[in-house]
Amino acid sequence: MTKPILLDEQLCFSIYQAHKVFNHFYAKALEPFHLTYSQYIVLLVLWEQGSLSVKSLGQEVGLDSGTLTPLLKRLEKDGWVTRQRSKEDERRLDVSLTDKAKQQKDVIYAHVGSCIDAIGLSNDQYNQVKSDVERVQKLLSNVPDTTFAKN
Amino acid sequence: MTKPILLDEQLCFSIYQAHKVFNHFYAKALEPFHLTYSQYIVLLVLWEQGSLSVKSLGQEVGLDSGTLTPLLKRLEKDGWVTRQRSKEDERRLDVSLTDKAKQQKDVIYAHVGSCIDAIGLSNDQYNQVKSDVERVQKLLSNVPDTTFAKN
DNA sequence: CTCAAATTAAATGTAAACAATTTATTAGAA
DNA sequence: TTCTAATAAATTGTTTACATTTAATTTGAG
Repeated sequence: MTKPILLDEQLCFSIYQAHKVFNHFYAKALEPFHLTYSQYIVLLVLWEQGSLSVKSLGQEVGLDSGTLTPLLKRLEKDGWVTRQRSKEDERRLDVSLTDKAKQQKDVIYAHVGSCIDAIGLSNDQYNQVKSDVERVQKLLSNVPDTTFAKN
Repeated sequence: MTKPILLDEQLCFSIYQAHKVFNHFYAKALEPFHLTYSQYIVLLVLWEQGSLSVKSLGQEVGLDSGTLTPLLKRLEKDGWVTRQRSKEDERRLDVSLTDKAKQQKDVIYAHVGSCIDAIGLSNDQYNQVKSDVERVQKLLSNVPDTTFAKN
């Protein structure tokens, strides 16, 4: 059966809306630290993995240099990261956390964690939705380009 | 139990990624018509409901005039909609479909529909994910602002 | 070794999204 | 009736996102 065309019945719209509500949620949660959601996930990766090149960082978060370069410049301006050319390969730019970022890690983790707990999702629900969404995402990624040819 | 802080284990990130893949999917599907996803959902609402004010349109799609005004100007420039002040209330701007938009409706429905079918989601899966995502979205919307206070 | 191909980041241009402010119009209380 | 409130859209400014192009550096084939 063909999928519905009514806006309210479309999965893409649910995900689009959920993304926006999540963005708003994180905007609120990160307000005390003057961080956006995108900036936060970049910091998350650096907290997890240490210094990375723009390229590697981009692979982790799914963003290219067109998005990351200005974002990282803002993070640098606000004292969260440093950016410097790699000695081994001058094409690379190494992004590292500042002391401020390292020190704030636990505070931010704790605050964001408590906000997430307040959503009121059980662990089972949380994991259920997450795996469902990931299945959709994988299916979407695998749709071949030939699908879109118009006859 | 506290929700995970590892990026890969976070629901927000799954939804963020799924949103981006959906955007790319619709960019491809709508390429023949030179429409973006946001423009498409605006047309969907107008196809469903006929002429609407910017305000009403915004309530349907969850966008404000700051986003809609330039988007609608582009749709007008490309010949999809007309924009004119309401006679009854000069504050309102009525957005209506052009003949071109009305004529293209079925072609666009058919093409997008066939692309969606190609994703390979069963109806059960589709509805399952959709209702899960909507539950999360509702829970997120209901998180009170006091949650975000930092002590 | 040399130079074309590949790689990396930055730059450019377009579109979205949203908060906050501004402008114009309308409605409603005094 | 008047003039303040509220409403609607547009404007301004910031950030994100991505495609495409550009610039610098490195690699590797010959």
